[in-house]
Amino acid sequence: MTDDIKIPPRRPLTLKDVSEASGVSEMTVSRVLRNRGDVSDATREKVLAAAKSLGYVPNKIAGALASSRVNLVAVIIPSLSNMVFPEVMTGISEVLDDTPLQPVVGVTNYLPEKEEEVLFEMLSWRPSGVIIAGLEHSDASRAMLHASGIPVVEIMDVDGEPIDAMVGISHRRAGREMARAICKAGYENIGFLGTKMPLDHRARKRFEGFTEALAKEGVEVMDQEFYSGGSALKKGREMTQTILERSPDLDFLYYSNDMIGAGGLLYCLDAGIDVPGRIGLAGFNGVELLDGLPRKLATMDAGRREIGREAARIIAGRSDGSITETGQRVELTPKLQPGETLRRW
Amino acid sequence: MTDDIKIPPRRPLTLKDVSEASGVSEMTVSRVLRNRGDVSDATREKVLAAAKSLGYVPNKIAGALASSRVNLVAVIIPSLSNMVFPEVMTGISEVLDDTPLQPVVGVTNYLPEKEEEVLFEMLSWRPSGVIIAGLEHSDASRAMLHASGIPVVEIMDVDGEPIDAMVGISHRRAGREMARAICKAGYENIGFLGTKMPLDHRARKRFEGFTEALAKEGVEVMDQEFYSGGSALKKGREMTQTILERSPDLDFLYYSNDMIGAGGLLYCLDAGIDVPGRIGLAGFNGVELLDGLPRKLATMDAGRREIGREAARIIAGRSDGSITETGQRVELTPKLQPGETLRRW
DNA sequence: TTGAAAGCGCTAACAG
DNA sequence: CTGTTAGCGCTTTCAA
Repeated sequence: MTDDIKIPPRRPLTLKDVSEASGVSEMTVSRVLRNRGDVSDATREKVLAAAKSLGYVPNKIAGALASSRVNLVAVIIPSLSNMVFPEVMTGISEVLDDTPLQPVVGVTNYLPEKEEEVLFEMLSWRPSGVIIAGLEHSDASRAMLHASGIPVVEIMDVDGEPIDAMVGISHRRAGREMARAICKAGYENIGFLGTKMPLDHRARKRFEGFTEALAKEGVEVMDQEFYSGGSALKKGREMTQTILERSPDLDFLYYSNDMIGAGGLLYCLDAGIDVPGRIGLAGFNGVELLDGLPRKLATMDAGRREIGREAARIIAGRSDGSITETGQRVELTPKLQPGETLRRW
Repeated sequence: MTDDIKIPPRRPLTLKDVSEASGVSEMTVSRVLRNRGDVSDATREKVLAAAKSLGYVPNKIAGALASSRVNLVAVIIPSLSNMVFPEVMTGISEVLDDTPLQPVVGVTNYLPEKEEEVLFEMLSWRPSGVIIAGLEHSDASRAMLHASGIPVVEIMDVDGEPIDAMVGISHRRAGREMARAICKAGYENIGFLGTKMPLDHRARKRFEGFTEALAKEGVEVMDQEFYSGGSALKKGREMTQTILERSPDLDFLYYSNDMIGAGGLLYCLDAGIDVPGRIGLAGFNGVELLDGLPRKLATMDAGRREIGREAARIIAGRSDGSITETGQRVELTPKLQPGETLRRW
C-alpha cells in the first residue's frame, strides 16, 4: 500500500477542507469558528473537532476582504531603542489584550520620509485605527491620515492641532514647570544638555517652555551641549564634563532625557562634586532605571504607559462602536519627581 | 452652484476610481502601480497623476488575497522592555528595509499560551516568514509552524532542535566560557544572581553550562539569589547586598543579565568594596549601557543585532527565491568582554 | 502594450 | 438552526 503514505499539505487548508471533513456547510463552519450566530452544539462539536484535527488556521486576508474588518491597530513610533516607546507599547498592549485588536508596530527613526512610507504601508492594510507619535507630520502624511477615514490618535504631545484625537502631555508646560522648580530651589546658572535632533519636536518644545519660564524669572540658559548616537549614559558623562570645564560657574544642569542625566549624575559623583549642593541635576521621562542609581535623579514623569493605555482605549472604543465621538483630547499631567538632585527649598 | 461642494469620500478609493479618473483600464492601472509589465510612458504618467491627485492607497488585503503574496514577516519575542529584543528588532529592520518585507511584532511575555495565541493570530495573516525567539514551544505551536509551510527562523539560541532554521548562540557554551574565565582569574567562591523565571530557557541554559564548567574545576556555586519584576538596576543592588550579607565569603558574582549586574556594581562601589580585587562581577548581554558605568562590567556579548540581521537575511532570501534551502543553522560566537570587573590573570 | 474574464477564501445577506 | 448566492478589490491568465 504505497498509496498510504501521506504527503503533508503544502497548500494551506481552507474552510472548504473543514467543511468537507465535518460534513457541514462552509457557512456554518465559518459561523462556528467565529462564534457568530446560533449553531447547535452537535454541529459545533463536529466542526471544532474537524478544524483542530486538520490544524486549520483561518485566512484573515480573505476574511478581512469579505467583511472589510481588520483587527489591526497601526502603531507608528520613532524608535524602539530608548526606554520611552517600549513603555508606551506596554500600555497599548495592556488594553488591546482585552479586545480582538492587535497592535502592529512601525518605526520611523525620527525621519518624516520614513514616517510617510511606513504610514502608507500600514494604511494599505486598512487597520482599525492608527496610533502615531507626535503632532508634526508631512503634508502627505496628514493627507493620507485624513483621507483614510480611520480613527487616528496622535500621542505623547498636546502642543498643537491633532488630525483627529490626541493623548499626551504638554512638553512646553513640562519644561516650564521644571524651570520654575529649579529657580525656586535657588539655582541661577543653568546649563542645558540634549540630543542633536532637530526633528525631536517634543524635546524642542520642552526646551522652549524651559527658556520661556526662565526668562520670566530673568534667567537665561548659560551654556548648552548636544550629542548624537552612542551610549546615552556615556554621552551624558562626557557632555557633563565638557560643559562643566567650559562653564565652571554652572550650578544646574537640565538634561533632555534621563539616560544622559544619569550619566551626568554618575560623572558628578565620580568627580566628587556635591549634588545637589554645588550642582543640581534634572532629566526627563521618569524611567525605571533611575530607581537604581546611587542618588535619585530629579525628573518629570511623562506618563508613557498611561498615554498608551488611553490611546488604545480610544481606538478600541471607536472600533467596537462604544465611542462615536471623534477628536478626543486627553492631556495628562506630567508629575515632577524631585528625587535627590534638586535642593530642597 | 451648490453642487460644486465636494464631499470627501468616506469610502476608500479603489482601483476602479483611479481607472475612471485616468481613462485607463483597472488592469493597466494595477500594472503601473506595481511597476509590473510593460506600460507606455504616456499611460504611466496619466495613471500616476490620477492616483496621486485622488490620494489613492492600494488595498493590500485584496492584493494579498489575489496574489497570495504577503510582504509581512512575523516577529515573535518575549518582551520589549529589556534592552535585548529591541536590539534584535533593529537588526531585523536594517535588512528588511532593503526589501519589500515589513516586520510585524508580537509579544508573548514569556508565556507559552500567549505565544500560541500570538502565533495563531499572525499565521492567519499568512506572512512570508516567521522569526521567533527560542527553541522551546508548545506542541501546538510547533505543529502550527510546521503545518504552515512558511519559512521559520528560531533565534537567540542554538541549543536544541529547530523546526526549520535557527540563528543564535549557544547559551550553554556562554555559561561555560564565563565559568572558565572566572576560575582562570582565580576566583573560588562564586555566587549566582538571576531572574525568577522558569520559562526563560536561555538563562537556564547559561546557568547549566556555568555550573557544569565549574564542576569540572571542582567548584560549586556557593549561593544564589533571584528576583522578579521592578527596576532591574535596583534589584541588582538589593540582591547583591542580600547575598553578600548572607555569604560574606563570596568573591565572585555572576549575574544573569547586565542590568542587575550594573546594579550590583553600583552597590559594591557605594559600599567601598574593592572590585575586582575583593570581588569580581560579570553579567550577560553586552548592553550599551555598560559603557557609561563608573567601571566597565565584564559581560558576554550575545550579538543580538547580528542575530536579527542574519535571521532577516534568511527570510528575505527565501522570500525572493534567492535561497532555496531550508533548515539553516547559524551559530554565532558570543564574545567575552572582560571589562574591568574581572581580575587580570 | 492593453483589456476581459475568472477567481483568491471568506463573510453579508437572505432564504429556507 | 443551516444553506445558498454574491461579492469584497485585487491579480492571474489569456486574448487582442
